[in-house]
Amino acid sequence: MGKSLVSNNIRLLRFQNGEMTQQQLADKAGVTRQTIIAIESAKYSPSLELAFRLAKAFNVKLEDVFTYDSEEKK
Amino acid sequence: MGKSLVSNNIRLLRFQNGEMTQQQLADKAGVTRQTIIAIESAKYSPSLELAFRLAKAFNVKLEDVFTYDSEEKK
DNA sequence: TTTTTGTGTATATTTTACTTTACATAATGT
DNA sequence: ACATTATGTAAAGTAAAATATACACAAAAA
Repeated sequence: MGKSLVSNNIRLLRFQNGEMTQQQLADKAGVTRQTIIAIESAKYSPSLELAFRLAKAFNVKLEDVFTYDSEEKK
Repeated sequence: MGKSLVSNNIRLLRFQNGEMTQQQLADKAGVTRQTIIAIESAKYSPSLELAFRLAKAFNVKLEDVFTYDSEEKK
């Protein structure tokens, strides 16, 4: 059931941080560029650890990078 | 490269929330009790999605459940 | 004593995150 | 024209998260 309810603004944050490239972010977070691409395009959501590392790479809080679009009350 | 840098206070939160059992939390978060045990005892850290769902189960923010013990500056 | 409830351990399996490698393309620079 | 840089796609493999099932044990309840 269901599409991922987690969305992110990695792309925005990259460009807000001096046009940081995917490769630079990957290096900072300690993953490959493929992983950044997959997460940025929401192909899947990262592990909690990686989410924390990505937030740290931007010097922001985790919830400034990833948001949980919880189910709307009907 | 190392041990998980993510810690949690699920056990504390369970008991702060009316002695919520592992099974009740598992049901709320939509996972099995085994998963709760594994995460609570830090055998591994959850997916980002599950982390969000667990926070929601306690009605707190993700970072009130999980904290990232980032590397200490030497 | 027997049953139920909550917690813990163990192992096998499925699913998903992540890696690695390779190739494609548009944009920039020489 | 050629090289470089940044992004994207795809496929095959490894690693880790999550499930399912089973068994064990202590505490409380009947």
